[in-house]
Amino acid sequence: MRKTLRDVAEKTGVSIAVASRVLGNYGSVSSETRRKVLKEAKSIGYQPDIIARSMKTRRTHSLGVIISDITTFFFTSVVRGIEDVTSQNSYNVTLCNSDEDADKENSYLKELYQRKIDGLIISPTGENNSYLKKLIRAGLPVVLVDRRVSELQTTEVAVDNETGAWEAVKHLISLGHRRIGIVNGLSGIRTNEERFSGYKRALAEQGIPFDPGLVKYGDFRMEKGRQATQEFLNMRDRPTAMFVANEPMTTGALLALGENKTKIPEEMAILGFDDPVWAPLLNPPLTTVRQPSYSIGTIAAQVLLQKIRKVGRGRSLHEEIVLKPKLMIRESCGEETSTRRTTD
Amino acid sequence: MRKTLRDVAEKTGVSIAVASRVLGNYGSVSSETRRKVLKEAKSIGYQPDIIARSMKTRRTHSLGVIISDITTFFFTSVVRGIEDVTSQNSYNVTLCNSDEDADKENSYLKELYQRKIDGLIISPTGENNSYLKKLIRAGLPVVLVDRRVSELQTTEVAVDNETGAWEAVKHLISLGHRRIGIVNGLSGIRTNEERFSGYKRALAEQGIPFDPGLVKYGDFRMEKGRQATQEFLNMRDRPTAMFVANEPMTTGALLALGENKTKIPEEMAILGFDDPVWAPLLNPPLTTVRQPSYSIGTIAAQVLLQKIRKVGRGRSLHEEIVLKPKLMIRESCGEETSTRRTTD
DNA sequence: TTGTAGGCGTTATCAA
DNA sequence: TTGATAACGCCTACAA
Repeated sequence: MRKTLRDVAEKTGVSIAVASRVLGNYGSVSSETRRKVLKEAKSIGYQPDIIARSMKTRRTHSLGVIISDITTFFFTSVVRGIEDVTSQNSYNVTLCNSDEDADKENSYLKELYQRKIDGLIISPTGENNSYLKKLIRAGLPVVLVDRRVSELQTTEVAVDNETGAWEAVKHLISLGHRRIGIVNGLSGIRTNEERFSGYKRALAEQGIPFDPGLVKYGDFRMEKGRQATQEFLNMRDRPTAMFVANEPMTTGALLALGENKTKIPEEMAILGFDDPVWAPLLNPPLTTVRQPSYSIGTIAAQVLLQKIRKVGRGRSLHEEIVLKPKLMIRESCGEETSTRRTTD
Repeated sequence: MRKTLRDVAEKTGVSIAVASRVLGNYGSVSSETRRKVLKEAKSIGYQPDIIARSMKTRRTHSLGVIISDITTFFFTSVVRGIEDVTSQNSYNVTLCNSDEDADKENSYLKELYQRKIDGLIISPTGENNSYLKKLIRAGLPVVLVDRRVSELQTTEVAVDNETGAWEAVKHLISLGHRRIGIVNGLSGIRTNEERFSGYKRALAEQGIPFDPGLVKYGDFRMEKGRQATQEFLNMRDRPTAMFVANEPMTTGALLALGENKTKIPEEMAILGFDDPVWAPLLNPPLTTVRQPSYSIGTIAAQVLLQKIRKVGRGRSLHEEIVLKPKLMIRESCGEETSTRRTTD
């Protein structure tokens, strides 16, 4: 049988209120009774019932985390960051995978809200934010990670995607590439639009005309990366380099390149967004745009805990925390000195 | 303001009890009142308070998951499997990383228990199981993943590690390798001992004497894999092949091999336990022992849900579910036909 | 310093 | 079919 405060109180011969005070460490009790209660609690193995406590205090000390898929390098690492800071602050984390599905997202949202989480970290799918918006307005502390949604009045933590992509493509151009393909992620998601726009800006600045034939629309998943790459390879006038908008699609692209025995970077240069541990292991090592994913997690969690502490006082405001991505130049895009064949 | 049952009841003009029945979908109510209550509940946006419900029903519909580190390919994939089945059954998952630290594990255990989780999936650290044992005896439904602990009276889901390692090393031997190094994981953990024993059995069966100089003791983490590999490379009489007991250490090993520009497999063959997505992307593609990690997760979750449903009736028994690992032969160990230099 | 008692939002028993 | 009412375990005025 589970022990309750009542058990402790009875055994010690005091009231429940007194027992509650010493175990909850508040109010005033004589040091003598305190000692006795503590001793008895320990001896019968009393453990507070957090559910019952939450009922009274209206705080659960638990947070919801909704991401698209824990299976991708980026989110794994974000979640690890979150968990590290929450565990230090004795909050715990309920993990949910939305798979980019707005319905799934909404049903998790509802579930978490009913469970009275104290706060939420989410990488929203982007379609149909109305429920999320409602929760924010209702006062639920929320932090967005990876994806900005400007109409949401809350804090977002993400990398400067536009600059990241821009630097990447500029790098490609500096190595002599002119026909540069892009494998986009899910359109409609700001993160992706930003990366796309960085790509276009880099081209424009270098006077390279934008060619719609060089853009493939993916979905952030591996399979689409593979397909898109296969399509590039099948073109009569194929790109000499490709920029891929995230890690799973980059994996797919590399798979396709491997299947076609395409030489990297001679026959196709490749640069991926996200820098998984295995990037340096490839041959040639993969050039990438690194996001400080672990930090995105820790920062998001810290910010969320702050918001939770001052909940009630003041409206939630739109606020952006933007981190810098870093171009990790390795060898998958070719050498500075190499000359590129041009097609005209 | 949050709406409660009471609000619904008042607005509808019925008692709380009736409202509870229709919203909780039990007991009997006339279809007329049911309709009215439902309508009213919807119109004011009533959502049940799961905390309050748990308080009464003594079930939280939430599960704890404790693994060493979500950041490793194996556990990421296990967790994804778990989450997929739990979400279908409207259970949710609290994720905890123990980092192989028994204290951290125990404090999570305590925390989860206080939160009254309905069940637990854990990959235990191995030292100091007494608290976990106590929880199992107290009736908490528990399923062990990846790691067997025979003295715990509960279900375990894991791969046949001994056979996996045995096949791996046999493969190495069949390719002509005689000096085969091993990078072990944390000693004391059954999973690791099993892999080690498979290694030794393969050697013994082929009449190759066991050489303690060829075994390195790691900790399942990347850095130790790198160190161990460096040490192998520094030996005057270095192994021609190495078997690495998990994915992060394999990553470390590959890093070290890369830093030393060691040719794979000519100068060093390598075979790793765990088959991350990127294994086929390497050059040469990495030969591995694949564990059905996603299935380990789904099975563990299914078994746990079953146990939860029949909690109370019957003691928890020790039960093992063992899955088959699969040798994924690629090219990092050399060719069938190659001859190996021997050192004697 | 201590104890009494009400309430958090549900569920569930028992009469009506 | 309905409605009071008592829990669930804890916190917290308020009174003693």
